[in-house]
Amino acid sequence: MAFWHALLANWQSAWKARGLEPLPRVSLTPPDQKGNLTLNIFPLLKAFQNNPQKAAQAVLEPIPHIAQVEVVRGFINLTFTPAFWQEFLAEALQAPHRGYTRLSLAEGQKIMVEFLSPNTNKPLHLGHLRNLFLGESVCRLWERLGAQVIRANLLNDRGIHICKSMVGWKRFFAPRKPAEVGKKGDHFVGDCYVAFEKAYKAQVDQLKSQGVPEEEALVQAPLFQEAQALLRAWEAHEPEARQLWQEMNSWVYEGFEATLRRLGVRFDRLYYESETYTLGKALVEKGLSKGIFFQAEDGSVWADLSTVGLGRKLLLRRDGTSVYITQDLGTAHRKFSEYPDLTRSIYVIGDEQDHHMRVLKALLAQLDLPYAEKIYHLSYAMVELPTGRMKTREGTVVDADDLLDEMHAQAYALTESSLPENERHTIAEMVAQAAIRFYLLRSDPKKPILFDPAESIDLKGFTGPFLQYGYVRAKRLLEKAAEQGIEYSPNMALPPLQPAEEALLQQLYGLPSFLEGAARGLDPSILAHYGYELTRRYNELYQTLPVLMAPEPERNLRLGLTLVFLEALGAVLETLGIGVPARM
RNA sequence: GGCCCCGUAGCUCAAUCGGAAAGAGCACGGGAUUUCUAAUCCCGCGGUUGCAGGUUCGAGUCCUGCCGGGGUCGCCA
Repeated sequence: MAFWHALLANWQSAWKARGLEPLPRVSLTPPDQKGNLTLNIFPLLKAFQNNPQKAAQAVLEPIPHIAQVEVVRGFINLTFTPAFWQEFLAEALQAPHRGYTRLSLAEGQKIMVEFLSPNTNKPLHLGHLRNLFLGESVCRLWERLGAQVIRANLLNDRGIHICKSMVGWKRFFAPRKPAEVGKKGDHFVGDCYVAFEKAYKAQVDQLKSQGVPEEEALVQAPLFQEAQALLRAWEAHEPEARQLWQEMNSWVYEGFEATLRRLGVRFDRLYYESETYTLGKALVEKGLSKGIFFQAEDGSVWADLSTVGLGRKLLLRRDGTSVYITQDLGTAHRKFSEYPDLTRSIYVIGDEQDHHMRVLKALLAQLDLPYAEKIYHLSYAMVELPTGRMKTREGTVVDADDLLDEMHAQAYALTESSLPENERHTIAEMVAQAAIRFYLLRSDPKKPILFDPAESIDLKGFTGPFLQYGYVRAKRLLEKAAEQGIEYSPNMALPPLQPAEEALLQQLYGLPSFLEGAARGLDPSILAHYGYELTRRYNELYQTLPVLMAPEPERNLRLGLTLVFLEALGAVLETLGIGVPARM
């Protein structure tokens, strides 16, 4: 008996030894067909004069534990023997971490995943949550494959947008502090930013009404002038500017930390743009002296990426200061200096930066840096509202904390009122987070998500709480079994399988291949779909067949199925970052 | 205008290097609870996969053109 990867490895070496090529592809048999696993041998048919039976015979000859075979055109549907399934259940329970819920495919790999990377001038919103959940889940996926993962976060803590918040505070909120107004620090600073933008827009409108063209108005507005002056003061290390900057950022960090603590996310390495924004200059100058980059007449430095279809890219302004990409070059370099043995460096960043990240990679390649090919942009699409994109200025942003609170309230209303108050809140919080996480992870990352605040997030159907509920019920059933002194015995032979039992066994068996697929594709939605289907199959069994009151050996089989189901679903939920209450 | 992503049921999404008769959830209609938690289960309804060609044993998937939505493109981050 072997789990997915070991089983396939055995088969493949047997096929290779017999010269069968190309190798059949193996997948779970679709529900409407009879069988457990399907071998796709279409590509092999030519070698057997288009005779599927002959080809199937050759392919199956070295494979043990087959109870039944159906050959349909280029498909071989095979059904395992009860003895195979008995052994599978026993081993999945005995050592799940050895190839079932944990794999060793990525052992020895060291992967850095940079995600979240927020601006520090406003609180986290729904888009950040998509980034956060995606990043965290990808980390957990690769940890399950055996890799060592470093979670990194680059805080965009300086720049004109930060200065806008600072001016906003000075003009409209000083000397008040978050604690005095009873607000989370990140929300308070966000208010400062919004107040700035509102007043700034009013100034621009006024200038425009006086006949000033918009482009000039945007620059001439006194508030903008003030923000720019503040940025210059900050860059000149003037104490007053630095002190306010530091204090306001500390408010934001407190707020962020509270949200991240609530969501159970921790980073291993924090990068601050205030420390990295001058990095990269040395790299650019080196490239310049080697003739890789060139200097324009006005003194600005450029890269020519037209050979790879990316045009020209500015690297240093004419005053010699860095632009964003310069900082990125420096940070990439720093990452590999700090962790020279990184096998891969993943950036979880929205798809509006596809071009930017392509440029970054191309520049590193031009500089002939060996890690150029190790960086990868995990690009994800935006979360959109029915009205279009979220816009801070228009007040259409769905705030992360608010959303969590709203979902908590919704979930709370569904909890059993006889439970103690604090437990009701614990349950509500877990259900709320499951709902949001699953909702944001169940879609392909590169596809936009449409979020309708009015309808909010479901708690039924294809949702996080559905999986949680399945888990909780199964767990409670086991507790009942324990109370009654019923134990699973791995040595008891299996009875003939009911359809619901066989369907569940089959899905359970597929777990390792889905873990691998989701990790390699950097796509947790694959696992979300797997987990939903798994739970659906367990629910069907639970609903239609008795477990504890069934006679032996049926009871033993269903107990074993329940145990392995919990093992598998537990792994799925953990990987998606979803916790489970004791009851719900 | 150039480049990139997306277009599948009324809505939100699946479909594993191209593989079986394109599947789920929501919504809608019907049914199931003396039985391990009904946040559940079962049945029904619902499709010219944006359009037109091409490649092949086979195309939602690959290629070409077009239509529609979004993003992005030398001194913002």
